[in-house]
Order: sequence, then C-alpha cells, then structure tokens
Amino acid sequence: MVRQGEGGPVAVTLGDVARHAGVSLATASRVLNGSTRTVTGDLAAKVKASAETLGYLPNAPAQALARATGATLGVLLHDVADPYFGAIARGVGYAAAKAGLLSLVISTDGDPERELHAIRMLHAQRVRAIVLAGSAYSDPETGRRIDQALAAYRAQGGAVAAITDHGPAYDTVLPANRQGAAKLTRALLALGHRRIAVITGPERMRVAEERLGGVLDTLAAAGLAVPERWLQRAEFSRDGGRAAIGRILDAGAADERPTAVLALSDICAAGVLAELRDRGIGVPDQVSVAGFDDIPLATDLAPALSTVRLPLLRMGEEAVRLALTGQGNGGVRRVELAAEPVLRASTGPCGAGGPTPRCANP
Amino acid sequence: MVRQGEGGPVAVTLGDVARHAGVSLATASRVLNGSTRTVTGDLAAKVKASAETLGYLPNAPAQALARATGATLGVLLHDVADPYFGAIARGVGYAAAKAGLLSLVISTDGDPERELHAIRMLHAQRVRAIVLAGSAYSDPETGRRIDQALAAYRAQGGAVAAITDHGPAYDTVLPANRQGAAKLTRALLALGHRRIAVITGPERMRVAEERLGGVLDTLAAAGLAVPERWLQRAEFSRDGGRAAIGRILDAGAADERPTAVLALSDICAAGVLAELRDRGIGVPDQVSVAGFDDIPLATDLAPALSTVRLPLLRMGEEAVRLALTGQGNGGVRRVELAAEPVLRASTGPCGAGGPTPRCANP
DNA sequence: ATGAAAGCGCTAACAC
DNA sequence: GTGTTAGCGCTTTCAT
Repeated sequence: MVRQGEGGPVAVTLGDVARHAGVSLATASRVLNGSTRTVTGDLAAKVKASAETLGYLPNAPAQALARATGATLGVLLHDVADPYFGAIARGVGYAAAKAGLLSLVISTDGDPERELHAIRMLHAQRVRAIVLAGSAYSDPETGRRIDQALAAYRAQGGAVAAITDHGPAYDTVLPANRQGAAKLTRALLALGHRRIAVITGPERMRVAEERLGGVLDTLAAAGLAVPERWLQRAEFSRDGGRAAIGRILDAGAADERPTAVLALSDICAAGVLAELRDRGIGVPDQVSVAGFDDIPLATDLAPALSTVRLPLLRMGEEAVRLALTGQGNGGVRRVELAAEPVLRASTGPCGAGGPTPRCANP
Repeated sequence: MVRQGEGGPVAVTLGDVARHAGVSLATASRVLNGSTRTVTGDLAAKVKASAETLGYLPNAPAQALARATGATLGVLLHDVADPYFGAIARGVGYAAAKAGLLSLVISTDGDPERELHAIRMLHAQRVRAIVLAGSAYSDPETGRRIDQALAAYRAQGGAVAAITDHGPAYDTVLPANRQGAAKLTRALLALGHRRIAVITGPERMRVAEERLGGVLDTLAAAGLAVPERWLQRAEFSRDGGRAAIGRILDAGAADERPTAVLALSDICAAGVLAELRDRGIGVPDQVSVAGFDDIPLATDLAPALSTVRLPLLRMGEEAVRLALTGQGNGGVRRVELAAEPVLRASTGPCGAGGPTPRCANP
C-alpha cells in the first residue's frame, strides 16, 4: 500500500543509509540525528558518508511522530503585511531559525474564530511553541474557548508565549506601552502643548488601553483632561486614523482645534498626516502629530513622524526565547522591554506656526 | 517506549475515538478525514459526536507520514518585514489557508546558502509546495545546487512555483516588470522630462534587470540614453536609494542635474525622497521622483510617490494556485500580471519649478 | 558501543 | 459500507 510522491522515485530513507553503511538502523539514527548515546568515530564517519552520497534527507513528519513533537513553531498575528507584525514575524523567524525550527505564520486579521482555528491547526501540527502576537481582543466567550484550546495544547507539552498582554496565563513579552506613552506625553507637554487630542484603538484591544492609560494618567497629573470629542477610537489602520482625525477636526471651529494629536499607532498616524495634508493643515506648524511603534515607515513620512520606539524584532525573538526555555518551571514570566520616545519633525513647540493656536488649557 | 508531551496527558487518538464510537479505526478515519469511501450517515454522526466529546485533534505529522505529504507549504523570501515581501507572504498565506494549508515562511536575506538550506528543510518537512519569492541572484555554482535541491524535491512529488523569473524550470508568476517600467518611462517623457536618472538594483537581480530593460528601451526609442553617472546600482533598500541619489547629485554641478529620477523599487525611492529633502531639493518642483511596486507606504510618503502598481497579494495567491494545480502536466506555465503606472504627487511636468531645469536632452 | 524490535497515529489496500 | 491489517520512516528501550 505504498503511496509515493506522484510518480517520483521514493525518498532515500534512514534504512537505506544504514544498509549502505553496513550498520543498524539505530546506529544510523544516532549519528545522523543528535542522540545522547555515543557512536564510534569510525562508524559515525561511515554513516555520514553514506548519507552524503545517497543524498539522505530526514523525513520530518516521521521524526515528529516518533518524537511526539515537531521542528516547527507557530506565530499568530493580525496581518504579516502590516509593518508592525511583519517586524515581529521577522524576529520570531530569526530566533526560530537559530533554534533549528521553521516558523508557521498565520494572519488572522484579528478574527477570534480564525484565531481559534489556527491554534487547533498548530496543535495538530505538534508545533513546539505558539507565539501569540495579535493583540487579542475577543468577546469573553470566544476568549474562553481560545484559552481552552491553548490549555489543551499546553497540557500536551506545547509552549506558549505572548507578545503584549494576553492574560495572566502566559509567559509574555511586554513592551513598555504605558511608560512609553507617558514619556511621549510628557515630551508633548514640555513643548507647550495643552490642547491634546488622542486617537486610540478599539476598546477591547489591550495594547491600546495600556497606551491610552499612560497618556491619560500623565495628562491628569498635569491637571489636564481630554475632552470627549478629542478622544477618538479607530482601527489601528491608515484609514482608521484618517477618519478619526476627520471627526476631531469637524467637531469644532478652526480655533477650537487641538495643537497636538497623539495617534497610538504609527499606521494610524500616517492616516492622520495624510488627512491633514489634504486639508492643508500644516504639521507641525499648526498641529503636532505623534505616533507609536516606530515602524520603518515612520522616518519616511513627511514630516518624519515623532513616535515611541518599540524593539519589534527583539520582541519576536524574546517571545521565542521565553517559549523555548524552562516553560512550566516557576510561575509565569514577564519580560519588560523599554520603549523610548523619538522626537522627529512632526512635533514642534506649541504656537510655532504663528499666533493662531492657543496653547492654553482648553 | 512511549514518550509524551512533557508530563502532560497523552493526546486523544483516532483509536480512542473509534473505540468510543464503537466503530473500526478505518471508519473513524473515513468520516473524520475526507476519504472517497462513503460512510452511513448514522455511523458518521456517532463518530463525529465521539470526536467532539473527546476533543479529538488529528495528529498532522502522523497523517503526513501516512499520506507521504504534509498539509503545509513553504515560501522563500528575502525578508518578511520588507513591505514588498510582506504583501506577497500575505497573499500566499491567504491562498494556503483557502486550500487548508499552513504556510512556513522563511526569510533568507537573499543569502543563497540559507536559501539552499531552507529548501532542504522544507523538503524534509514534505511540504506540499514551495513558493520562490526572493528574486534569486546567486553565483552560478550555488544556483546550480539550488536547482538540484529543488529538482530532488520535485522528483518526490513536490510542487514549485516562482514569483518573478527564477529560470525556465518553474511555473512562474510574472508581473509585467518590463512593460510597467516602459509605461512609467513614457509617462515621464510625456511630462517633458529628458534628463532622467535611473537607480536600479544589483546586477544579478532579475527583476531589476527587467525593469531597467523596460526603461532603457523606451528611452532609446525616444532617442535618449542614460549617461553612466546617472545610472546607479543600489541595494533595493532605503539606504541603498539614499546613497545612490547622493552619487548622482554629487556627480555634477547643480545645473547638471537630472529633472527626474526613476528608482526601480519604492523602498529605494523612499531613500531618494529622504535625501532630497535633507538637501533641500524640492520634489517635484526641482526634480521628479518615481518608484516601483506600489507598496502601501508609497501613498504615505510626501510627496506621495508615483510608481508602478504591482498586484502583490495577487502574485502570492497566484503562485500558490500555480503550485497546487496540475503541476507537471504540460510544460512550464507562466502567468503574466499587469503592472500599471500610478502617477501621484512626486512627479510633475519638467520645468514646473521655474526656469532652472533644462528640459532638453542632456 | 551496537543491534533488534516495538511502537508513534494514521491511511489505504484488501477482504468481507 | 465496514473492518482487518500492513505499513509510512523514525526514535528509543532493551538486550547484548
């Protein structure tokens, strides 16, 4: 009942190598795939030579079956084509490669159902680890099912690590969203801005909430509050940002505008910049704009975007490290990664553009 | 000799489901994983119920071993974090998901050795297909070894598809690099530009050569040639573009400047724009700039970048389709995808900025 | 240090 | 339509 690659010659197996080298299957396995047991250098050489001449390539699924765990790992994210996730995927891939693993990347577009399905697929694949990079924001019901799926996976020896908070159950890499946001806010205050608008993400999105918290707390500490019309929620996308700034600008007269707009994601900020340009509003002269993440694009926007730098690649690498080391030993581990503001051309001192903007408290 | 997920309970197997449902292994297999054979609706329901209550999850490696082919596919590219490749990876992932496959993505940074190694890993995984998305430019020696590795993979039933030309051996998705470049060039000519500089990619990079060919031929047809100092090679990266435009500008006096610069990749063009801005050279007033690819970033640059739109997502999807359908039937298939110029704010009529630029033939 | 052999979980002949 | 059974290629115990 042997099926084989459609019409192709069947692959060279370990058995072939063993026979060719005149040793047992066990010995061949030991030399070709790291075992604790040791083999005479003499035989080892012979086996290697045979493998080489025969062009032996191990059958990974067979190994995975026998070892009960594969040489792969999975990453769950919203969209690989999004620069934020692309960079994380790269970091994960890099660390995976260093550990001899291949990485399966799955774009879920933030759809919890697809996320759930993806977890099951990865579990079925017996991946060594799952990295959660999409900022999960699901209804409690689906959230619970996702946690269950993950728990089942872990119960069978799988490792899970999260990037940004996905609940207390997982080892997680935490960029300093809150502190980064606070620092950026202080920088804006130092520039004299008092009339600050904020564009944040969907309500259930943890990263967004953290960042928003950092902003609002800092503002509060300075005795400031953000009027409701200047606090907009938007998808973390270009169009989301564009629409949000539109709402802010349309909410009041021209002299009732904020002097600074803080978009809690760079991709959003790009939309803000675009809309501002279309409306002929000068940045940073009439209004300062800042983002968050420091995706590569940030430098290339005009004006170059002030933002908070997140070590995206590093976040991916760190998550893999977390997942691959000492899982299940002590309690849950959390590694915090610093996030520093980077001030570029899109922000300037309040009132720089002339007498128009009022820099006082709204 | 049963090893199991570190300390965890062992997984529910098909056997468990069969026993629980009171049917044979074969029957359970047939209902749970599509077989041609049909099963009574009655039994089928029972099996499904058992699988559900037991929380059965198939063991993909075991299936792959038994079927001699896995439920995965691999994509080889330079760097997922690069917007061009990120979009392609997304398209591949999308099509893969539609076919019920998971996708392994590997960033090789264009290193032929790593590419070779990656192919072997993917082959070992028994992936169903390999998509070549990195524009291969290797020395002939490594190129040959890569072709061999791919041939071995195909000999065992693997499918290969390429995005952009990777040699005559593979089914390939061909964006109209040459025609797109030609059309863009004609658009520049129509704007009155005659003094055109070109920034292309590394010499061995096929895509770059195709695009360059399109530009040069079109120019030649108009009786124009690009002076050597205005034809620069650069890595397809931001810094590559930046350095290249620097060389062009430094090559002559200010009145010896090109009136238009054609960068054969958007990411390069972003660098060009940055350098121009730093030098205080107005775009498009003093010099027009255009790119190639139409990555999402292009719209967000200031001025928004004129470029050639490539259907990146579609390219990825199409490659998967190619790989997954009728491989090995007729000869090699090539699907051409249109590439249309998109004129935005970074290009303008020659001489628009005042009397300075000479729009005549250099 | 080496070999023989028993599975890992599943699929697909083949028989009924 | 359903069950029996022989592998798929590899790892790992167990004996030598």
